[in-house]
Amino acid sequence: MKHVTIKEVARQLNVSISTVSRAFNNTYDIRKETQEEILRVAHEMGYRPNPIARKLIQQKTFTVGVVVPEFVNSYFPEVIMGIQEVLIEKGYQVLVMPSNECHSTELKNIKTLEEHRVDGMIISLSHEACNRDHYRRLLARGYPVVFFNRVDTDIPASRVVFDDYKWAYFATEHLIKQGYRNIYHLSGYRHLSLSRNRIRGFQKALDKFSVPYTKGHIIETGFFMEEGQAVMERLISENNLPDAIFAANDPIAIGAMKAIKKAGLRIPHDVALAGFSESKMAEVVDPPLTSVKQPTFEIGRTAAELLLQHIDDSVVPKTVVLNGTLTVRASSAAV
Amino acid sequence: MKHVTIKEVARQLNVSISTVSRAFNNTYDIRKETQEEILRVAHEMGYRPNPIARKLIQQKTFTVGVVVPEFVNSYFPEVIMGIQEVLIEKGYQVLVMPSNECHSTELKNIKTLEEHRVDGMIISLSHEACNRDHYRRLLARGYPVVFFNRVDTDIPASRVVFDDYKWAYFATEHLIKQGYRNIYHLSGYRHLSLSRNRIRGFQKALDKFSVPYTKGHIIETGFFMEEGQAVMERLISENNLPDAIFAANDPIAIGAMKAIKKAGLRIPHDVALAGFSESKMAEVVDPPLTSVKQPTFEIGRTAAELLLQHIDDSVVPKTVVLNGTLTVRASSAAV
DNA sequence: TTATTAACCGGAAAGGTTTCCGAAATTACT
DNA sequence: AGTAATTTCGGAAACCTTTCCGGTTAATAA
Repeated sequence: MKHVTIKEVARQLNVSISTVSRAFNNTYDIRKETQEEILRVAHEMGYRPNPIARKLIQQKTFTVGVVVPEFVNSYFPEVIMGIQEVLIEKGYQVLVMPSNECHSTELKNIKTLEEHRVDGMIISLSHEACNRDHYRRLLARGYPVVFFNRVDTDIPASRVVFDDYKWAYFATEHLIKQGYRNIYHLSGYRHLSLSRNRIRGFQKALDKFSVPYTKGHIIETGFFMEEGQAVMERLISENNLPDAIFAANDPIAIGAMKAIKKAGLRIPHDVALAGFSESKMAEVVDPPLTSVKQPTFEIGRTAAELLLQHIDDSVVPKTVVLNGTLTVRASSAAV
Repeated sequence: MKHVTIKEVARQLNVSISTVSRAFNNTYDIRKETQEEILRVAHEMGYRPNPIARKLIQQKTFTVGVVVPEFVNSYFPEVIMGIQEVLIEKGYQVLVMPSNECHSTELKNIKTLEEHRVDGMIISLSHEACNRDHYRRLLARGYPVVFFNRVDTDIPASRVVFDDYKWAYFATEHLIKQGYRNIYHLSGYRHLSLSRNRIRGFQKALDKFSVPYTKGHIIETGFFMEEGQAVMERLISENNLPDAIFAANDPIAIGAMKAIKKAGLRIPHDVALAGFSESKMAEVVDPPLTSVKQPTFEIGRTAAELLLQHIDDSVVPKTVVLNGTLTVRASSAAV
């Protein structure tokens, strides 16, 4: 439990602690041989600089905070892997905190991270509507923050997002081209910019091909399977059966799938399905789910790289939008 | 970017910094009114104690490290949620680091965490065989460590594990009782104690019911879908078709399922399936997968609580084994 | 040879807290 | 009243580094 300190190393070698420090920080003003000797002995003694003391003096923590709304869908774990890859590589630590889709715990997390002097934050907003002033204050003070996935376009920060509009359009277009005409959209949390963009893409495709729809064709859900299932069950019980469904993410689509199968209906014969943000699940469900694939890992990587830029030299906020692919599977084949 | 310090608060109020410190630490030797006044003014000034300075002096970081082999299956994210729940509640921070199933990066992570003076660690070993001396040294120095899931019974530390033996037995028994006789086990990484226990449970059930098997009935795989699929494809191409398969986890089982379906075979008619460590996937695949359910969240919670005990007062290592349930679904129905 | 420069190193401050020790002020006790 | 005990607070050390400033020695230039 006892750690050897720089002082002990210095005494052992009969040099000053500043010299030992120089050896470890590889500064110019130390003789090569002294440095090597110090490093050697220090290693023998098992000395390693105390990062906490160093953080205190350097006013830099080499830690970045990540706060995400949830962990149960595979989306966030995947982008976190991407984040970790580049950050750990650069010697940073990654502090992951879940907001559980709750604005107040999100804020609490942010404040904790701030207190702990993290060098920057990577954030995906919780869906709860909230006051974003705190983020603005952070940014105004020059604090490096980058948002991803759940972003607020009113906040002047860097962000990395997916081209939701475009790919929602393509997914819907695909359904239309397969001949479906009565298409519903299960939209996720509607006030999220990501959901709004997917809704816009959905509508655009419908308009483009002159497929009629009403407000009722867009149904708000959460982002979880249970909610997709519940909505679908309601639709079925109301005898209000669509041709096809475009869901805002895969869990929603899979929930709908469960409801459809449970009702004894066939996919895609009775109702076709397309999802979004392809999870591993899409290819294992039956029938396999047509879905838009997001480059989750890449999203994490670029968010991390963007953050590093902000940390190193203060660059102007920029938003990078990433592209995806549409994987067509049996759930949306032409009947 | 500038933070207000205890010194400024002290000067503002014309008291010493020790008094301000006392106010925040709620010690006995401060007058109630002084404390309230200090707290009030400090809050107005936006002062919050610098956790780094406090860590340095207190020799305690209120941080615990978690290192897990991977993030892609849902198992680890789920237990991490459990861990976070109790630890964050207690004011701890959680540093999650992936070892990517690689022993050397695991060791590197451990050392990083150690350097950073985390108050304790929660670890699930990577599958790569490795030298565990470093853990022994840690433990010998009284460092609080608790293992879960992937444990080494030779290391004298607390652990929380699942009763793999028992539930592998039950799963196999279930298959036998359904009338299957030629049962294969896809075992995961074989040298893991968890895998060995599942193998033992598998064999025990076979023995108990006098179902014959050979060494060849137990096939080593990894823990991912692709590996289950590959093995199953091989079995099929070799025309070596089992009645049923008991897989060491769900991804393996689902991989096998993909291979079976791709070959035009039916489940459970041609080959039945049972999995383990129920993931969300088990209920959405088709046919739904019979699987043993582990209380992942609970595993995380108890690991965290155990660790807290070790941190607070040094208690003797204990291992708690958690129970599960067998969820029977269509993939293993009697033909 | 002396002056100038470069290389190398030690001392001490600084970073922001907590905590020990002692002192002053207050209260209680005889 | 005087003394003892208690409450409340300030000063300073400690935690472990990095870094600035200055000084010594050796090397180079004039």
